[in-house]
Amino acid sequence: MNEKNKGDIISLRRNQLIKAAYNVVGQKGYYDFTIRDIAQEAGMSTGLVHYYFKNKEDLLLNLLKEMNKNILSMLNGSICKSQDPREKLNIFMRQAFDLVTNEKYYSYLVLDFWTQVNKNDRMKRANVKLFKSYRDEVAAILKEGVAMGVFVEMDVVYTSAVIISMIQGLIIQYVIDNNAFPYDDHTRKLMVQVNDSVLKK
Amino acid sequence: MNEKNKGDIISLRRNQLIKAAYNVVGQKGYYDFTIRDIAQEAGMSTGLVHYYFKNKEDLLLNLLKEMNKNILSMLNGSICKSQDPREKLNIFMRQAFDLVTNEKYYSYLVLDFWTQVNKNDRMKRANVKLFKSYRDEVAAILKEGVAMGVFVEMDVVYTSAVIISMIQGLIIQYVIDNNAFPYDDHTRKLMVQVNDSVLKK
Amino acid sequence: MNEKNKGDIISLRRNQLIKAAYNVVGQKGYYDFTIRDIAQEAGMSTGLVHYYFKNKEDLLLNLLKEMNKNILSMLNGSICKSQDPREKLNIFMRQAFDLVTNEKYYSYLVLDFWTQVNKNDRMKRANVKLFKSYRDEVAAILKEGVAMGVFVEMDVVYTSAVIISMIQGLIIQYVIDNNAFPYDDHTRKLMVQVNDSVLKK
Amino acid sequence: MNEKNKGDIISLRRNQLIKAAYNVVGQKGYYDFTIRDIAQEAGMSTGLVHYYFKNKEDLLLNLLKEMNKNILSMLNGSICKSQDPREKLNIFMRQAFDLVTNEKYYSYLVLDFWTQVNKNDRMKRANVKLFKSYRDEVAAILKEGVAMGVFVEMDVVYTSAVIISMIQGLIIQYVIDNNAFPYDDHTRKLMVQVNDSVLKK
DNA sequence: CATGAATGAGATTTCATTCAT
DNA sequence: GATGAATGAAATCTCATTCAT
Repeated sequence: MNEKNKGDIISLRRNQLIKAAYNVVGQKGYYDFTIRDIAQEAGMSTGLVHYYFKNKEDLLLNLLKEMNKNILSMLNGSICKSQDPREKLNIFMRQAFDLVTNEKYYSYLVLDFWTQVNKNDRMKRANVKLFKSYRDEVAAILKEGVAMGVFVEMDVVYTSAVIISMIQGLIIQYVIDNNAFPYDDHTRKLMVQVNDSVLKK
Repeated sequence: MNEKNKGDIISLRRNQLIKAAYNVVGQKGYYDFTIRDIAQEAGMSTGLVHYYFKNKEDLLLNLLKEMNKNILSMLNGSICKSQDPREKLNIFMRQAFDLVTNEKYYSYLVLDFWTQVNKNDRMKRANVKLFKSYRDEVAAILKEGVAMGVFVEMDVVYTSAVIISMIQGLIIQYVIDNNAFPYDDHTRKLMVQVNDSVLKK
Repeated sequence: MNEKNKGDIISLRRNQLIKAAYNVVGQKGYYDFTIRDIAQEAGMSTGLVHYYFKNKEDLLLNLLKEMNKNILSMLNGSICKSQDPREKLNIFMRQAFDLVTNEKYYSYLVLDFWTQVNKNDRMKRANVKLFKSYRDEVAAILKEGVAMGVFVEMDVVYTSAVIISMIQGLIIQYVIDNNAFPYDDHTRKLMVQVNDSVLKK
Repeated sequence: MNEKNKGDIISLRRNQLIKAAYNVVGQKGYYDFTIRDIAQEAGMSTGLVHYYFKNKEDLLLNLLKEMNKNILSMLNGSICKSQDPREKLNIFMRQAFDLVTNEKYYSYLVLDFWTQVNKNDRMKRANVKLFKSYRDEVAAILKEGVAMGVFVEMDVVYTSAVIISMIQGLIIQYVIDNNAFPYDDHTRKLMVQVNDSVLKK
């Protein structure tokens, strides 16, 4: 086995374990899962989990970072396809709303990780960073739109925080209670409302 | 000791334990606390906790219910003081934003309880009920304002969901990261924005 | 159960566990025993061991302290029976030599604890303290004898260190190899030699 | 690669591993080290350790044997340089005392190995053999001195055992507690005392 | 010869829950 | 009602040893 393959097995196993952790933690919850669960899900021995991750916390932190990496690259990938900030903003919102319905465990995991911010400093930093990325992403779109003259003048910092709030807040209500309101209808209305408030008439 | 006194001591002990649970869980987190922590905080023996609550989950569920009861009575109490729906709406928002800064553990506990909705059916119902109460409270205010002709015509169901979203979303961002943005400034701006969007000109 | 009995059960259990640890560690060695071994020897559950001692190290440290307490009170008790420093010195040596043959595990445990001095600070301090007690005990006897004019003038600090060396050194050779030399004969000769060297002719 | 080279690499690797074991065990202690520690110290893979040594115990036994071999050859080497038993005795004592201060880990390892005599028969034999070598070495010197008329008549078996005791006993007290007494001063005094007791006036 | 991924047994430790007093 | 000693299941983590490559 050559050097390249050696590095591959490590990445492979770590990714397998992170993937397994995603499924297991998503199903069982942040504290109700065991290392053994992960190992079984990944088809490995329990010892191997500790061979690739220092401990439970280390695995969880890597799971969070992986999730953040994926979500950001997903958002970026979609948004880059367009040149129009108006379109970008809508793509951003649509992606966020769709993620909840498409990725079963994602929202539950995000909630689980939020609860760690006052328990674990590294978890806190990862969460802080992700939220900042969201706001920065939206702020960049808004700035671009203002510069291009398609968005009205506005307090970009505040507006991006509020747009994230509306998206996140609506998602949480839906995650807590799928029957709280017609999700598709409300998300569409929200997008219209946001467009109305930033678009220059 | 007569029947009445018996009931009193039961209520007293349960309330003491719920209060202790609030402090302990708020500090240590949903899964990092022990029954012994609760007992010590309440100045009782561990055995007594199980005398007054069937098990750990039962105590936690009662804590959630108690918190919900308190938050609703607090909101109701403040809002009832006013007859004007415009004022009521502002009181509601102000109360929500102030709660976060005044009650240290409250937000963390709320986050913890959210993570239980897909693990525990009774927890889910309590959370669902609370969010519904929020929306209903706002919806009632909006309806009243529309009926009185001080608010513009609107989709009340949607609008109340969005107002709750904006409040909740802003709070979460602040809880995750105290330095994300100027909290007082943004909450004030948000209240102005909400007023602008519902008030008849 | 009254207050006194409550305190008694704690002391009782801790003593039972220390006694069990003495037997188990003496037989199996410092690192080859398990908490489960101790629990079984004491006829308790493994959980109870951790109820009475914080962890394995804590139990071991208490065992060492208990052993030190016992050995010192034994030496003191015997020596106090005599007024004559010449007799005291012989009692001290006889006690030390007899301990090895009478208390099966004692010497092995002492060796085990010695190996901890560069691993564990609290263990080191307990060992240091014990050796100091030995030397101080002998030094006090020597000083008394010199003052009374029955012992020759001498460097008391050095002489007590060397007397402890001879006793300890002989014991070790015997513990390592029971057949190294005739133990009873050599210990008697050593006592004669020590007497010769300190007694005024 | 021919047979001779094969044997060379085997000896080389085994020696590298024994050397590594000496350092690692000296630092971490008899039971707190891992095979991986040894491998890393030796710059090899863990698997290779088991290729050259049957198991952990086998490696440790070989370490003890190697240490014994070295110590004996060191003592012999130095002593052979002299023809005078009076000088030989002093060289022996000086070597023993210096070893402790020069070879940091040596004494700790010796203590560790002592604790194995009642756990492991092969370890016991190696320890027994080493102590016997010490006594025999001293006994041979004493006999020679007596035969040459420079030492007084004596019970050689007893005297050699006691000389070893005094050396070993002083060393242990110093190893347990570096500040117990002035080591250099006491070792010098001890050598004077031993000379006084064996030299013919 | 050499590697290091993989195993799996076993150790420590925690803690909800029970129950005799 | 109240206590807290006792249980025992279960979790995390370690590591000697094996073995495919």
